[in-house]
Amino acid sequence: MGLMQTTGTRYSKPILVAVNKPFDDEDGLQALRSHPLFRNIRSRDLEDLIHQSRRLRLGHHQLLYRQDMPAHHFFFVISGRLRLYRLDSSGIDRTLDSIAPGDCFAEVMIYADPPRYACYAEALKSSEVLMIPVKAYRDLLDRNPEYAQAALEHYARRAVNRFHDLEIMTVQNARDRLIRYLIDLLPNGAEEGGEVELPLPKCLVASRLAMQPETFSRILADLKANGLLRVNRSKLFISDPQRLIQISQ
Amino acid sequence: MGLMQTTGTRYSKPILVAVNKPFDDEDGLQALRSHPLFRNIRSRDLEDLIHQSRRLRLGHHQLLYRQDMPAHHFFFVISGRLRLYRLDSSGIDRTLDSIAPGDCFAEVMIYADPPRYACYAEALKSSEVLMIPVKAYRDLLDRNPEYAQAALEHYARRAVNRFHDLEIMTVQNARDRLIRYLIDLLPNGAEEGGEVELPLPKCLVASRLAMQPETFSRILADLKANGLLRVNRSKLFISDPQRLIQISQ
DNA sequence: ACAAATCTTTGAGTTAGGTCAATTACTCCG
DNA sequence: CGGAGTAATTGACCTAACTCAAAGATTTGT
Repeated sequence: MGLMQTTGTRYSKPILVAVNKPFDDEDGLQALRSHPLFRNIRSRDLEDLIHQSRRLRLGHHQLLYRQDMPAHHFFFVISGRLRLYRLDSSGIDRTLDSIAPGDCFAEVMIYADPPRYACYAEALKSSEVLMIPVKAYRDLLDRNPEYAQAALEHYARRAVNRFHDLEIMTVQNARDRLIRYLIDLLPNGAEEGGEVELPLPKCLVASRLAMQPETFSRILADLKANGLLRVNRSKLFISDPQRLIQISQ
Repeated sequence: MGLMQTTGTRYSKPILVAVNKPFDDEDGLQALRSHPLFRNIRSRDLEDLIHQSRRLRLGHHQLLYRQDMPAHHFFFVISGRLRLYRLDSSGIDRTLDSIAPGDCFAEVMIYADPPRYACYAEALKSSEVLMIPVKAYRDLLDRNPEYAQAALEHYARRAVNRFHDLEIMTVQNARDRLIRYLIDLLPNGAEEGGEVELPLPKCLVASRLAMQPETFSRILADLKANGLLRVNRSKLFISDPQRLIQISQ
């Protein structure tokens, strides 16, 4: 089944056609069962939902859906990584989020009327997603209102996270935005140092943080030169987050 | 009952102490009944919820709650206007949202554990809010799972709106961010022109859009000089939104 | 393993927007 | 109505970040 087709070779220019197949084995199911949105659903109901879903393999840079397309499905990432982005009228591609295995996305549209995707979604590398029919999930909730609470919690958390993302973007200078972004990536926040893996290629982190790739690169070089950071490909080591916070003022 | 107390005279420096009184008349109730979060709730249940709530009068610049405070209530705006903001470690105040009469806010925390406010909330002018106990609302949902769907819709919409706000902030230049912000304020978006009232004083719109008040003022002056905008206090008249969009590229 | 493509870094020059300062215009009070 | 306190505007200056360009590194596909 072809879901989407376009030409091109770079970010924002998706390539291929999706091919799905039944999701009838257990791969990736464990992660799904432990997701906040599903962990309270009885096995029988969950299996039923899964059987109405399809597993989709996505190639590198492959588009999953387009902004404004009717949203008949939402997704759970089994493996790989995706990004959400929007295209403005001048064709500039602005990255808004990245999605890791174990995450759900596009689920915010479930009750919208008409349900439409709010952005583009594409695979950053070859990935596998579970494609859950919105209707099947809605029916499940209608038949079992007690499941709605988990969904409510999930949506509320999502809204708070978006609010937090928005806050970072009101920081006026590029270096401080980047520092805040990095600290949020640390497993324990500013509490303690650690290694951080950028969830996106550097040029897309730059886009996410409303700066040019050159600016991103220079800021990172500067932090490195000042001993605040060690960089290894897309892995950054932050030994003292507090020092980072101090200089960001 | 004192809810909060601080000293100072400007934005981010709240002043007074809240005094509440029972919400036992019908003022503002119509708007509440038609809010998406409440309109499906049976009269009896809604009245019960309202009787467990308190009406709160807030003075100009009065603080309603603080970031990180335990969130025992969420709020519905009866009259006036509020803003949500965060304070960073260096004391800089960053405005994230404004709330108009008929809106609900802080409701995103309902199922958080522990529930805490994600930001500060203060009145921009003298205002009246309904202060709804989180526990009462949760109990209502627990007893009547069929009410959860409206809540789900509301939260989903909220998450999508925050996502959209985030998108605007990834626009890299100040003028285009402002243009996008103004077009979103238009009743019919870019479809047709109209008058727009800024929901915040100009210096706070600037803060919301990650720019200095001086920059905001200069951009507005420039748009005005180019005949793209007419300015009257906090009211802006945009005759041709399409032209605005064209120049923002 | 190689070639092609894309991503990243660095340099040099330019500009948008921040900073500081001073004036003017509002708004809220008494 | 008048005065105090903010908010908004404008000018001059400066710096952070953008643009353009080119070299280097990494990744992907054959």
